[in-house]
Amino acid sequence: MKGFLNFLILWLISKEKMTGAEIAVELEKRKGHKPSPGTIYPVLKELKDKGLLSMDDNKRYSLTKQGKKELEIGLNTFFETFCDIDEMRSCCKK
Amino acid sequence: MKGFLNFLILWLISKEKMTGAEIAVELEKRKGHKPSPGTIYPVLKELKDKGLLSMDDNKRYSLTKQGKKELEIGLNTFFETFCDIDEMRSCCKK
DNA sequence: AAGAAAGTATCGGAAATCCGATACATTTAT
DNA sequence: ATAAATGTATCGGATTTCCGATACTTTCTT
Repeated sequence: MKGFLNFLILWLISKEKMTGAEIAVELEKRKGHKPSPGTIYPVLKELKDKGLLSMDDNKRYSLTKQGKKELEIGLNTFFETFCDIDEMRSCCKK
Repeated sequence: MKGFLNFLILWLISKEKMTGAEIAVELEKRKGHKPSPGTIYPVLKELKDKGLLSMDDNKRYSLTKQGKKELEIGLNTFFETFCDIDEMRSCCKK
């Protein structure tokens, strides 16, 4: 997995097919900041070129088999990095 | 909060006082990659200059009051960004 | 006490990340 | 059917992030 955004986008798409615009809106909701077109589309292109994403007729992206595999790798390192995530949460919730 | 590494370092230090070297080792354990001196020390300096960290006589860093506040902000956006983290975990565990 | 080893710090530059401008395509509204 | 609005895509460049080299300091070994 390369970047933070790549990982997050893979995760979002794994939950449901999305267009670039939809992804941008969702990222704004979550992070509080909408990525510019110059950010989002190159990332999507990169992921597609790597064979992690495929696009349907309505320009909605979904994960390929390889994309799912890559996401799983990303999830693993994510939870290794944040191995104490429950502690983080309880620390946050007060 | 600025970068990913800054956030992670704040979190680590919040759990226990650490030196730069100790932080580097812990990051290697978690992410599988040890940051170089040229990465870790400038970050620590930046956080110290911003008043988020203080250093004791043994060069161990700990969070200042402001650092704790900043960490809390970071934790909040973290869990907003990964609002479906339980889903991520269950997806990972198979 | 002297040398070796490990830790700390800084610097310049490579690479990654992200943006705003621009152009083009598609959809929506009139 | 035309215009407006929205979405998609690309490009150049600004910024951020990170590294490896180097130098210095501190700690350990003998």
